[in-house]
Amino acid sequence: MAEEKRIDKVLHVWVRLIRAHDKVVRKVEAAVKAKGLPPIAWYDVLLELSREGGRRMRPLELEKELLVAQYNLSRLLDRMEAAGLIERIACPGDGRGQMIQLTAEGRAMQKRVWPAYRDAVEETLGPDLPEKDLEQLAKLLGAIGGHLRPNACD
Amino acid sequence: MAEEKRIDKVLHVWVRLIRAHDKVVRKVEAAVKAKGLPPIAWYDVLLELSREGGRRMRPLELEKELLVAQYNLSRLLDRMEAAGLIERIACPGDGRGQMIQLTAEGRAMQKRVWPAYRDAVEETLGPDLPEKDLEQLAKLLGAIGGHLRPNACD
DNA sequence: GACATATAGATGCAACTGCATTAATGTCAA
DNA sequence: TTGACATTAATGCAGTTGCATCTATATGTC
Repeated sequence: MAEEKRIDKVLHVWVRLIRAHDKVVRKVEAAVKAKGLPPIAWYDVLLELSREGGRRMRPLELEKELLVAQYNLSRLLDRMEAAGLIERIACPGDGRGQMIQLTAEGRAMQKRVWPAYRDAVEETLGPDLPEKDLEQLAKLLGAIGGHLRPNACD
Repeated sequence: MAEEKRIDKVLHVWVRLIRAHDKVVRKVEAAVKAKGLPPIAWYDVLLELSREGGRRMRPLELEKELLVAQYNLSRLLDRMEAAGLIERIACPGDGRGQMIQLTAEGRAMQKRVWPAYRDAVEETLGPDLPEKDLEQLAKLLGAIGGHLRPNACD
């Protein structure tokens, strides 16, 4: 049996990373959507704004935390504002800026999405891997993506 | 130090899978685009059509191999046809169907994209992981995504 | 103050995705 | 043959992304 070259191993990881991501994200998105809840990207914003007692945040802060491009965030906030989940407030001391704040509805939505989201991830990712492999996988993926603070809960 | 629960480990993997995927795909797409070459999704089609001596394929076949939705493939083929990379040929024996075939330009493009693509993946994914970890990672990701035939080359 | 420059955020445009539906053809049973 | 049903592919529409550009405000320099 031929020796597999390093480049082939790298490509192997590439292909499987794409496939695994595709499958997992699709399943989680579908599960959340099936309950009539908004997409993951919306949840990420809700979650970020819920941290530390729901303080106001500048779009720039959100951008950095969520790794979303400025123009995408701008329009995501448009849609979330239209849906009544967040408010844009003029930024005191900087006429260019704004503060983003959850509405009561937004806070409620975050609490409502969280269990659906958590369960979907658990059911999608949980069954395939024993606990030992989960740790190992997190470590290896971390080596690729760089380390970040863990996902938070309610 | 508190014991980390299984659910937290699962969420940990979820977050890192998303981050790692995001980083790697962005870098590879950017590298390929920087050379004026078409996106990865286009390359996947070119590659699939290049296999086995560039035989014609039905959109349905492509759909299954590439895991692309029917309506997305239909329009991707529109764009690739407009770009002169593929041809749609009426399907003998099935008036509903069609055969997709690479043009000479499409074949040339596949050969031109491949090295850029391979190098980009290598440079993005290679440096972070020793060979031993590559094998382990491929195995773990395979457990999530299901196994598939490896990515091919020129 | 007047100017150049930097920063925060929005927007026009094209590509792409998902969803629902449609049009055209094929298949099969009566 | 005909009519019900299945299959192949396209399409209208809305949401989302990337890119380039634009507007408005801030900041620093003279």
